[in-house]
This record gives sequence, C-alpha cells and structure tokens, in this order.
Amino acid sequence: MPPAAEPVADKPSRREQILAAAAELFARHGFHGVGIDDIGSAVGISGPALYRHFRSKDAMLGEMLTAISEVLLDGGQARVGAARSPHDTLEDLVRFHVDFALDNPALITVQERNLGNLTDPDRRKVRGLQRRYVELWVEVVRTAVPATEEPTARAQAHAVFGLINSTPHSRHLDRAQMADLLTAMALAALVPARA
Amino acid sequence: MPPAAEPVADKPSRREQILAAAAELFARHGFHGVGIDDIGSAVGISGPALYRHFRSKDAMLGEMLTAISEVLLDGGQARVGAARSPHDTLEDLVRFHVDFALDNPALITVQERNLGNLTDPDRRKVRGLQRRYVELWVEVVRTAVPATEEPTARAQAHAVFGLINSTPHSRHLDRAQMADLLTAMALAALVPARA
DNA sequence: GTAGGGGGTTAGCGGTGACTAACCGGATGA
DNA sequence: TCATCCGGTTAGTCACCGCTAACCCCCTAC
Repeated sequence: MPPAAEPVADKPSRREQILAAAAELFARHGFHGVGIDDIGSAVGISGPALYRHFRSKDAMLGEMLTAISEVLLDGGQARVGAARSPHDTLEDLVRFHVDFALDNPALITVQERNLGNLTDPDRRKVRGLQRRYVELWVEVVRTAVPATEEPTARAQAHAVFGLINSTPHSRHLDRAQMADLLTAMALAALVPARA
Repeated sequence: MPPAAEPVADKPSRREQILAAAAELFARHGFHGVGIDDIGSAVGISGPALYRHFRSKDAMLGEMLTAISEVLLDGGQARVGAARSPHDTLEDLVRFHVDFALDNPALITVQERNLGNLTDPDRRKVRGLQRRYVELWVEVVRTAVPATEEPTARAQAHAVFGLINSTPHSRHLDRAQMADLLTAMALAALVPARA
C-alpha cells in the first residue's frame, strides 16, 4: 500500500474535491437549488457516485459547515493565544477573518446562508462552535476597548462579520487592497474614533 | 364599487399579506425550501389559492425583490435630494438604510440570499436597480470624502451594506440602540479616522 | 492468477412540489 | 332576480429529486 497511513493533506482527496464543488454550487443556487447530479458532474463523476463518499446530501452540508466553524474557532484561538497588546490582538483577529473570507468566498457564503438547511444535530454543533467564536471576539473587543458593554460587543462582532463576509459580493479591488480596506474598516467600526 | 379608484395603501391587501408571509419563509428556509402550501397556510388559505393573486412562485420572489430595490433607490435619492452638508447627507443615507434594515429584516435577508433564484429578466431588473443604488452611495461617499477612489468607494459601499444587513442575525440590543450603533459603525468605517 | 474491494455506472423507486382543472359560494350591480 | 366574477376549495398531473439496487471494472496483495 504505497499511499496509506497518511490521511494528511497530499493532493485534494475526492471528498475534498466534492466538498469544494458543492460549496460553490450551494453558494450560488442555495442548498435546495442544487441537485445531487449537479454536484456529481461538477467533479466529473455523475450522480449517485457521491454516495461512495458521503452518506447523504445533508451530510455534505453538515461536514462542510462544521469544518468551517472549526477552522475559524481554532484559528481565532491561536491568534489570541499569541499574546500581544490588546489592540494588536484585535487587529490580528480581524486580519485572520479577513484572510479566511477572501480565500474562501464560497464557504463563507454557504455558512451565512445555509445554516437553516442543516440537520438538527448538525445545526446544534455548528451553532455551538459559532457561539464560541463570537465569544472569543467579544472578549478580544472588550479587552481592547474596555468601555464596551457585553451586548454591544456581541452586536458589533456580528456587524463586523457582516462587513467582512460581504467580500464575495464585490470584486472591485485586488486581494491585497481588499484585505487592507476591510481590515481598516472593521477596526474603525470596532474602536471608537481616536485611538 | 365603494373602495376603488384607490390602489393606495388602505389595509394590507391580500397580495401584500402573501408577500410578507412569503418573505418571512424565504428568509428562514430559502426559496426552494418553501412550498406553495407553506405560504398559503401562513396566510390562512391553502395551497393553490395563491394562483388567484400571483402567476407563479417565481413571480412572488420577483415582485418582492423589485419592490425592495425600488424602495431603497427611491428613498436613497430622496435623502440625497435634500441637500445638506456632504457629511450630513452621508449620515442621512446611512440612517435611512439602517432604518430599513431594522424594520424589514426578512426582506433584507431575502434580498441578500435569494437574488440567485430570480428569473433571468427579473434578476436583470433588480441588478439594475441595485447598481444605481450603489452608485448613489459611491457618489455620496466620494463627495463626503473626496480622497476616496471610485473602486474603493464601491467596495466600501458593499462592505457597509454587509455590516448593516447583518442586523437580522443579531438581536442583542433594542431597536434604538441598534440603530445608533450600526449608524456609528458604518460612518466610522466610511470616513477615515479624524473628521 | 486470482480474490477482494474501492469507486464508478445506469435503471428505477417513492415522495414531493409546482401548477392546472373543475367546481363552488357569496357579494354585487343591472 | 339573477348573471357575473372574485377568491376560495379539492383532486390530480407531471416533473424532478434524493437515494437504493444491481452491476462492473480495475488495481492491488497474496
């Protein structure tokens, strides 16, 4: 068995190919607007072959969204772990989210739009991960700007997610400029005028 | 004919009731996730009775989205017409959008998520209206902050829409506080530190 | 050389969803 | 009084969609 004992990232496995294609389609047409055959033909196989890799269409969405939420939470925690000044931590966190959104527009779109199409247990899991990610932001914001009330910080976090995640809907600047712009806007929106 | 010759806003007509209910459902479950029977029973009638009021399910979505786009464009133009200082005009425009989003969370959600489910002609129409609304914002932003390049202003407009439209996803503050917070954040994100 | 299994195929089933057909009751205006 | 029509009903059609069944080909390991 030449290529085995290594479930690591070699080349994109079939599963990953499928998830990527499905994300693109879900983002464009919505979960129910995409057929199993559409996903299949997007990766060059046709229709029911997908069931060799996933138990159901729901399972694809579930795996996709939990993966995203875990990447965001883990990445966020890592950024916060590397302790620097409160404001620098906030900036790191913003930058991290901006990078993720710019590099994974389809995933961001699916996460925003298709949470409601998850299975109940999947939704619970994803909601939990998202809640922890929001709490991370709340803490970081309140550390950087101590005057902020907790509900306000939560509302700000959601608003900034909306700002950053709007990225897939506008492709006017190149990646670097877009990253800088979004980061600057998010920070300006989070820390009151004058810093 | 007692009540006629007045297509004006009396009490919510059946059509309007239906559109409101449909908007709520589309926002929650997505266009394809909602059945004709769901919409019907949401207004107390059942199933195919809807076809006395709309030609098709697509037509409902089409009418809904063009109406939203027209309200936004008209309202925006009205705000800009009442000429004040450039910065006050921008603030008015922001406030207008914030109010609309807070008062019509379902509509905002549908407009954000279900543009892709429109018929081709409907999508063209809505896209056109949206484009003009964005251009309005671009002009107002560039008048208030002349240093802004046009593509940057466009990207900023989209980002601020994302910020404001995130409203349906967070209900942590009461309406007034939320309006103030979103307005402040949007303005901070649009006009560079120090004004 | 061959057994086994991973990954693909096509055919078909059952359910559901948009829409139509056919019918109906009651308010209205001549 | 009665024709009309508006807005509702239920039954039914047809397409499509998720998923299973049954089959098959190759690649690998013994």
